[in-house]
This record gives sequence, structure tokens and C-alpha cells, in this order.
Amino acid sequence: MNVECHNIIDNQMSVFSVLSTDEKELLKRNSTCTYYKKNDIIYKEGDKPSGLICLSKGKVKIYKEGVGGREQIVRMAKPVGFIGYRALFAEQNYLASAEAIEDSVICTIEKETLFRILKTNYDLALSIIRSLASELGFSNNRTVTLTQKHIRGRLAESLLFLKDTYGLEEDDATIKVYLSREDIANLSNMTTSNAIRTLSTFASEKIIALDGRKIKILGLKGLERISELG
Amino acid sequence: MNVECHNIIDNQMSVFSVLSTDEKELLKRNSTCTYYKKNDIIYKEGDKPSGLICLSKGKVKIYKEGVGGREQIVRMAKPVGFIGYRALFAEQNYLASAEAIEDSVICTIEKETLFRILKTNYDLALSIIRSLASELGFSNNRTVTLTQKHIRGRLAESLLFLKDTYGLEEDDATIKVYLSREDIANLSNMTTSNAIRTLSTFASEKIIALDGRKIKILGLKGLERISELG
DNA sequence: ACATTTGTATGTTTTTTAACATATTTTTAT
DNA sequence: ATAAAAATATGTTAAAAAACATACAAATGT
Repeated sequence: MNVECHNIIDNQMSVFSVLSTDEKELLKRNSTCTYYKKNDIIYKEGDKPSGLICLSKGKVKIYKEGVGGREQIVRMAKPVGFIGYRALFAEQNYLASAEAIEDSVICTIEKETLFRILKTNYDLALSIIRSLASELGFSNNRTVTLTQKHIRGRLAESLLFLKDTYGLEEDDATIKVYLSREDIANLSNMTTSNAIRTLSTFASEKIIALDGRKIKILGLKGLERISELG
Repeated sequence: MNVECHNIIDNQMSVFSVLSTDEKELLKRNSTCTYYKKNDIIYKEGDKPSGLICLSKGKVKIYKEGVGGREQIVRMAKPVGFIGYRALFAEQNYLASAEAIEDSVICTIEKETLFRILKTNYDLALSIIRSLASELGFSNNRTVTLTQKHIRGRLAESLLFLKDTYGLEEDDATIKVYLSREDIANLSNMTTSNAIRTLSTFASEKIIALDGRKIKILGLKGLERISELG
């Protein structure tokens, strides 16, 4: 059985907590569980959404291909969170692609079932409205910082964003996600070379410490200052 | 009486067309009409939304202040469209400011009334979901083009965007909005000097014709090509 | 175990664009 | 009507970041 789906739908913290037992059962019957390896593509720009995808385990990057195939990461997903719901609710094809950056488990809730339940659940609709509105605010913010901040400011902001999104390891310093330098660059609107170079500079300034893909934040205040100044 | 508000709520094309006569009456009783002169501020970043603002007449720019007070226009509103609804539905303060770029009339629907009606109207909720999702797609797109395209590509895209948003005059060529060079720059992520310079270059290439703030598109295909190439 | 590919690192050059400077024109206020 | 301010225009310089080049290390496949 698709246990992962059941866990998500029954989760007290999820948006589905407002549903009745019957409604939850209906969702469960119309959900499927899929497993992805690291670097697997979950969907591609242009694909048609078939349902509401919920990330149960793992980590996923959402990115767009820009000028000359240059990649821009627009979102980083963590469990338990939805992916691809923008296209689903806009009734459009995907405008971005999703790729697992760790082994991941997703649960897909079939589209018609979701909309049937949405129809009678004001709270569910309102929570979708609220998350779309929040993410739009985030995206507008991001537009401004990616266009106006300089390299150091953009990288500092990205590191803080990754820390806020995925949290820290037990040492309370190491960011709990392990991205390639290229992904860090694609998140921060810079070339891979510049991401590598600027990370090295931060390390030499003792603001962070690097150990392979592990990034340890040594000076949070300093990082915040660099991010704010731009 | 606030006739403008009534017109909007009764409009067959508006999202309110799904409401009953009683519901529309309730909305009308709880709406107020406000008149703004060109360059008047409608709301500022940090203000608290008091209701759903609908632009009945005029044109409005929505912008954020970035690094060193540098302005980035994130949206251009036209009648009949909502403004500031993102913050309202995210239950946040405004993250951007709104300024009339022409004499404008807005209708504000009081918050509690709106939410009371939303509670029982699935179609209204769904249309809000759909517009937030569409705008999020637009914003993500914009992030990529503003960061990746070069000056010519960004300006060409902005001109096409203005044409698509406000349409053309009777001559089927002049963009139906008259922005300062500074506003064009703030829309396109460039300095005013570079906006002026690049507009001049486009004019010398016969892609557009300039007459004060009037911009006439002479070569749509050419403009589209420049925008696509970046 | 070794070759091949992928990722990381760093120096150099070139391109792009912002910053600055200075006219000129247009608009606005008195 | 006239001064002051704002907007437009254009040339020059400086700074930022991309592009390019090359080296080395790590991971991967056979």
C-alpha cells in the first residue's frame, strides 16, 4: 500500500487536517506513491499536471531554463510540501521543472478528486490561497534581490535561504542540504566559477567553513549584514 | 453614491458575476470609492490592507524599493483589475507600493465582508486561486528574464509587456500607456540613462518611433526577436 | 585498477552595465 | 513671464560579472 500518502493525508500538521475521515479516505484511495533517485526528473517544463504532488521524503529543486539553457532555481521544496501546485491551480502546463536532489518519495493526489473535495472545503481553499499569495510575495522579493544585489549579497542571501528552508545539522552550524556549486550558482544568479570563488572568499573571511559540499555558517550576523547591504 | 463600485460588482465580466443579487448588494453596501490624481500613492510597502482594492479607471504601477532605494516595478494594473490582493490574502502587510500613473478611481471592498462572501462561494475562491497562480507564474518568468536577458532583450520584453497589458491606440502601433523613461527603466531593471539610450537605438534601427512619451511599435517581429534572443 | 567524466578551484581577459558628468529640453511653480 | 526643477539626451569612465582558459581532485563506469 501507499503508506507514505496515508501518512501525509493523516498528518495533523497538513492542510488536510480540516477534512472529515470520509474525505481523507477518498483522497487516500486516489493517491499514488512514487520513488525517485537523486537527480531524477519529477516533471519537465511543458508537462501537464496530473494531480497535486506532495513531497513526503527527500529534497527537490524547482527550476526554469532561461537564455541559452541557463538554469534558474525558483524554489527548493522540503517535506511535507507541495510541488507543481501552481501550474495545477492556474490550469496551465508546468512553467518549471522539478528534480530530486536527494532520493525522494512523492505522493500524487489525483486531480479530479482534489477539486471535488476542494469544492466543499472553504478552509482548504483558503489555505491554498494563502500559500500561493505567500509564495508570490517571496517570488517578487526574489526578483528584486536577484536583480539588484551584487554577487556577495546574492550568495549570502541564498545561504540564509537554504538555512531557513532546510535548517541546520546537530552542530547548529552546518546547513542541512548538500548542493553542488553549480546548483548554488543557479540559485543565486551567477556563474559556477563565481559561486566557487565567492564561497572561497567567505571561507577565507571566516564567515563560513567549507568541507566538500558541507557549508558551516560561522558568522550568521556577518552573513546577514552582507545580504542586507546587497 | 459610489457608482463606480456598483459598476464593477455588477459587471458581467467580473469575478463577482457568480454571486447572488443579495450578495452583490452586501458588497456594494460595504465598498467605498476613492479618486486619485496622477502620481498619488494608493498604498505603501508596510501598510496594512483594509480591503480588496479594485481599479475602476486609470492605470497603476506596483513597485518595490530595493537596494539603495532603487525601484523595481513588479506589476502594472489596468481596469478592471485588483491591486494589493496578494497581501490581503496572504494576511500580510503590503510588500510593495502602489502609485497611480494616471488619474484613477478605485473601489475598496471591506475585508470582513469579502471573506464572509468568499466562505460560501467556491467559484469566487477558485478564481482567486487561479489568478494568484497565474501571477506567480508570471513573476517567476520575470525573475528569469530580468536576471538573464541583456539590456536590449529586457527593454524589448518590457515594451511587448506594456503593449499586451494596455493595448494599442487607434493607429494600431502606439502603446496605450505613457511612462517616463525612469519608469521604463524601473520596469526593465536598468538605469534611466540606459533606458533612454536603448530606446534611442531602437528608434534609430526603425524598430520603434519615439514622440515624447509616445512609443510606436514599427517592427513587432523585430522586437519579439530581440526579446527572445535575450 | 585505470580511464573517463564530472566537479572544484583559480587566474586572466572581455563584455556589459552602472556611475558619473554635462547639456538641452520640457514642465511646473510663482 | 520667468526662474527653478524635472525629464531627456549623450558622451566618458569605472566597476562588476561573465567568459574563457587551465589545472587539479573526486567520483564513476568498465
